[in-house]
Amino acid sequence: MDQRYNAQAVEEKWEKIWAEKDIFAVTEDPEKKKFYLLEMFPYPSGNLHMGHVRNYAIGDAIGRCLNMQGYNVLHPMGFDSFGLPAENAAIKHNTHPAVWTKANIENMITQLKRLGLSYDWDRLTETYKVDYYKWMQWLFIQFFKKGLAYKKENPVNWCPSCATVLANEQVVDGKCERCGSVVTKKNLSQWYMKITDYADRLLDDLDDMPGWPDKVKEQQRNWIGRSEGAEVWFDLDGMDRKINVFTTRIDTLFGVTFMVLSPEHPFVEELIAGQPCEAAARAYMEECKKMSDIERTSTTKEKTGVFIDRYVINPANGKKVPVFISDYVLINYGTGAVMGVPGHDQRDFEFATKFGCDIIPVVDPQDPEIDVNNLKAAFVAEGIMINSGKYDGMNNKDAIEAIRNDFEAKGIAKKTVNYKLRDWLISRQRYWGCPIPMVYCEEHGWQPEKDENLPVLLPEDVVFTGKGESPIATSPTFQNGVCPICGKPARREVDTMDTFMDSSWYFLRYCDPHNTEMPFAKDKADYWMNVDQYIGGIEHAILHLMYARFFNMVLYDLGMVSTEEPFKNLLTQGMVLKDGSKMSKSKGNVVAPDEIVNKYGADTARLFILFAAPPERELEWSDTGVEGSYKFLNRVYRLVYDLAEECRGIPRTYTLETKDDKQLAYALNSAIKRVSNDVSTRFNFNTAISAIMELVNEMYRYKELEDVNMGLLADSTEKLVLLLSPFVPHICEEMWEGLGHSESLYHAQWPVCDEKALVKDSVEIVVQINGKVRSRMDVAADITREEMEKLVEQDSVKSLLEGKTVVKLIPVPGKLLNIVVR
RNA sequence: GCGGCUGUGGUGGAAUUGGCAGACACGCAGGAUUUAGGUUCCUGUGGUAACCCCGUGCAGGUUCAAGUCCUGUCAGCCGCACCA
Repeated sequence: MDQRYNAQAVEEKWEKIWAEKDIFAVTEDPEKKKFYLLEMFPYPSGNLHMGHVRNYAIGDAIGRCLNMQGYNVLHPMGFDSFGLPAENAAIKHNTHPAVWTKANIENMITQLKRLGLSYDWDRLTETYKVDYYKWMQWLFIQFFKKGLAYKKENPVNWCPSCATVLANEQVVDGKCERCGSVVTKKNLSQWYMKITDYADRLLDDLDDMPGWPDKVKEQQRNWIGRSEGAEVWFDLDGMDRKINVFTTRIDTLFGVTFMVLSPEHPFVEELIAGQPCEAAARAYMEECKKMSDIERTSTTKEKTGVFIDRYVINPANGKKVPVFISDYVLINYGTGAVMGVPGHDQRDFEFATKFGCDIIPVVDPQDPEIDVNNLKAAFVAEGIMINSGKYDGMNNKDAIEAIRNDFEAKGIAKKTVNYKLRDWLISRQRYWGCPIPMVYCEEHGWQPEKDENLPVLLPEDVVFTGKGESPIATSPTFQNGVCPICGKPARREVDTMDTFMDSSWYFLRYCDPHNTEMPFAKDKADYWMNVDQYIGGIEHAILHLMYARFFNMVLYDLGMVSTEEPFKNLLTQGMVLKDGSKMSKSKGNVVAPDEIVNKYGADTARLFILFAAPPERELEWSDTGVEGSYKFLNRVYRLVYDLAEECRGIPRTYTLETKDDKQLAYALNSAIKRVSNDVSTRFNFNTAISAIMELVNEMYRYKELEDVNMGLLADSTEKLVLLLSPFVPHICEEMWEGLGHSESLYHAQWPVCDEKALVKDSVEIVVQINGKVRSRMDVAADITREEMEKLVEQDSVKSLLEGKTVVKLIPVPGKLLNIVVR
């Protein structure tokens, strides 16, 4: 231990020793309690940013602490390494995506190691490697065999700039999540995963996941968007045809005064053919097609539409009502047709006002302020049924069930559940992804590759165009497949998979990363799964976290894993901000981790990030704050350096003699208690660190005293180093060695709080009069309520009560005495 | 529009169960050390001249006691949004 703290030298020294001794390696050990700690693996962009450092510093603090507490901690790392940036870089620099990816990963591993993170590097998993994507393909085939992967032609989201399709989840405000281009629609035949089959389970499990933040659960609930209602059939007037609508408000059926079809509704062609409206309707449909989703779904836009010269019969009252087409009705939700109830739906109200349709109120608000026969807006709240035949007088909530049951019995309605969730589109017209292992045979249709033909390797003889079809199609040989059924030539699929497929099961591969026979062995997954603590950014609340749940659920149904939900506890860390906004190149407010590590060392960077804010909250970067963390480490280092020599060889058995001894022992043990609790259960590292700071302050005071108990001081010093080690491991190893230990503190035992040291002989209590602090006094720590009430008779208290009448005494032992006076 | 979160000194934040608001830091001020600056160590630091008093976005309420519970309201952030 040098006299001066040299972060660079200390950190390099210990990283080397950790690597040589391979101290972070773990295996299944049935004797120990396991803990699977997982941080979301990064995309290999080339460099770590502060968000990564925060994510991994949080994980590392938890992992190191639990490890010292005796848990068998699985803490792996990998790279989500397929994806578009590698392909774009390849086009730009005329190289291969693998070259770019590999170089980036190497650099990022160096950076990760430089932060001193406790990963079992032997489990490194990279999704672009053949030994990973082979099993990705194998898993895809299992999904296909179970009927959960299918190919279908559909209008899909197309990003003209990325030249590929996007999943619904990847379209944000009608724009491409990645590049911000306006997304257009295109009819393409694409592969889908049938996530909608799992909608109810994905939804219901959320109620039983206390370890997840409400925010994330709520976002997933909204995204799944389950809504219960009914389908109702309307007869088309004069035609032998019915139109089916979905409604959650069947109670308003008597108030239907028109019907609206989506312009894409399959009946529209037939209904307008030869009608006077045909030209106008076609023009309208053309216009809709041209509009982007953003324009079309703008809620502020005035309602538009065309009457198509047709009528339907309201099954409730036999009334004939007109049929329109309008773009406010979406083809991909419900049935693509809506019954218009202007009295009780605001959108219908606006439409009816514009097109002159009747407004018939059927739910009375029972509110003198609202004139039900002259509504200014749709009334959507609860009320009493009117104008609805035999249902009049009922509460409308009850009417929903009554009307549905009656019409169901007549065969013209049916209880239905609708979801906003769509099937997951996973085809991508790109090269740098996992090839979809399917072939198309003229006779047998789409068939999976035989297991022995896996992996379907990414071809090397391709041209990167960045346009249109998958670059894989430019390979002269790749498409020449063989039908596994008849052995005749079959055309191989040229699209690759969405990279969210890769990240939907990587946590399982970590359990058994070198398996060459299967994706992972069940017994190993059973030992480690599920993930006890998952840590990552909130931006994955819907996409990754729902896909991974779906995937794991299917694997559960296939008997490959034993837990239905993959992530028991989820921690979503806040963003790292600088000058009030997210660090970004365009704003020029980026602080590079390398910069900080080179100037102050990794320990300082880690300490600052953990100390400056609790993990879920946003973290404002502060240069002076970093400086402060560095100063604190120096302060600790000096303290330990000054004491190290004296501490060595001193027995740790001691008795607490003086008031100061007791005060230090109290500071020590309350720090142990608070750090243990804050790190492993609350994840409030900021308060854990402040507890350690208090201990350090107390130790500085204590060591200057005349009468110093060296056994106590040595014990405090040693425990201080252990407590601090999950946050700043390098400097702590150095100090630990300085205290005479030859083994790494990574496997040292976590300090245990001595509750006896926390028991005080006397405590200061507060004397309040009518709730305001008026005096303080020292009393025995184990004082009873009765004894506290007697304190009123003491002179010091009595003097406060002159001229007042005591009404009531509220004693709170150990805390305060409140005297209520008049 | 719907849903979620957040609002505390000059700043980041603390107060775990309703019980002394502002722990711990940053910053600032003063002192000691130093030729000086920096470092280090110590002291002070919500407002107010001040004890009283006032003070956790705002307005009410419950309670002996409210940052914490209830009602209403405002602001900011995030997500969803013509989802029938």
